[in-house]
Amino acid sequence: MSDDRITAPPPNRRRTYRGECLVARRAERRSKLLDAALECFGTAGYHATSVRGICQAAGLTERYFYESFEHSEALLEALYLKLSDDLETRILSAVEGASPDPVAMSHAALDVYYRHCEDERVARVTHFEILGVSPAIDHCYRTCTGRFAQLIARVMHAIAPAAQRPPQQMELVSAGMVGAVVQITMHWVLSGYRASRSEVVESAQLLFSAVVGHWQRSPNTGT
Amino acid sequence: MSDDRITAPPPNRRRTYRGECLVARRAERRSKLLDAALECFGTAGYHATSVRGICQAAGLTERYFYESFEHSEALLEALYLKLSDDLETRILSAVEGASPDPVAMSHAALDVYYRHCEDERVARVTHFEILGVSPAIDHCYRTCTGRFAQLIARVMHAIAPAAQRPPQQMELVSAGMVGAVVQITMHWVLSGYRASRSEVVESAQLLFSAVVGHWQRSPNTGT
DNA sequence: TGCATGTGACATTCAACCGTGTCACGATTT
DNA sequence: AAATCGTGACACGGTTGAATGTCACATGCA
Repeated sequence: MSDDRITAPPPNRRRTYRGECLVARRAERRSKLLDAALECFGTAGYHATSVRGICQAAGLTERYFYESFEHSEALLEALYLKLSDDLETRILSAVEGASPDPVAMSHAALDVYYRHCEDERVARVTHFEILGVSPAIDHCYRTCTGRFAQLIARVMHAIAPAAQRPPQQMELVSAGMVGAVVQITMHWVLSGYRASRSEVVESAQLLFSAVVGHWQRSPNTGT
Repeated sequence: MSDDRITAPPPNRRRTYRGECLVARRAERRSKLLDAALECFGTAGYHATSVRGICQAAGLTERYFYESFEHSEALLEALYLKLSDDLETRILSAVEGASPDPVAMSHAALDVYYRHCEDERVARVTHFEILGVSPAIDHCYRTCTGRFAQLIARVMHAIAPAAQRPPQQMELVSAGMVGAVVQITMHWVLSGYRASRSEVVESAQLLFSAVVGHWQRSPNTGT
């Protein structure tokens, strides 16, 4: 049974068209779709955007949408993951690049984060549109915020290694820190970016410093 | 201008039907719709719910939906405002009822809040479904979280009156505190309520204590 | 009892969107 | 040059849901 190509597009993976082979063209189209998704989801909103709208913005036809994504939701998820991964990478390198001073490290991380969120489309996709879509997307969101929470937990531990805490509490407090950072973003976005980035970074950092200081003072008891 | 009733249903405001007058029946139907909305929006999700679905759950026909609400979005907004108002009222009375000890006050407030969020439908509507729906709903959300942020600012000020801060920072930090509390809720919900309420309350309170303590220690400077 | 009004069940109209299909044209290979 | 493949424009059927309308029956009022 050589049924490899009955159903869909036959083999010619390396045939070129306008200078590029199949995989390159596919990747380019996929990338265009992600760009268009950022624009549409980030301005009109996910639920106000149709597949057609995405394709129009991408300058492609619907066929190529379904070539790369099963449905609109898959595109949203891919976009979200891309934005989150980019952010995480940049935060990690910023933290590593900063001087090994705790304040400098968290400042670098927060600065990268809020710089990231200065693009309103990015902020909207990753903080508004992503929520309440479906259980699958919820799970994806949870996983990503969880990663950031772990990152915060690591940084806090690096800053204040003495302050070991029960993991359950550590987890909740880290989630709370992520939430604080996230909510400050939402507030910032919904206010039309009234405050400057440095003010925002400072306010967020205040929370970090506060928690670290608190833990350093009261070594290991609840409340 | 007594234009209360120009367009649609003529006068008979006090004609009774099954024992109740028009306004009472309307109020009852509206209430049923809100209950149904909590159930549908809070389980299936806002975007997966149709007007028909709401009406079916409420045991009413679509006509009565449009009697009370212009569209689905208006119902969501009304539900959200109702839930938020209830919460705020209960928090205020809990805070006033608690002994004038700062820890007891914030504990009382947080306990009421997380008790409120123990109903997953409530938590989902007010923390997930409400986001990314429309600019109007965003504005509504912002207003409400802003109210809670102000409440926090007041409580923190009551706890640590010495720690006066520039209002801009106060606003952002309060937003951050709301965000922390909110995100802890989201984490809690998405984890299937793995932690107990008291653990959650404690973790949130830790953040409060940390910020208050931080401010008390370092009176009035940035970072 | 008769009549107006309230109500419930259901039909209807209209629009949007998804997913697929068709077809002609441009690019590439042989 | 001819055959094949990639692409773009657009049409089509199917589904869903919003919003309104119809009609028979129940309830209250004169």
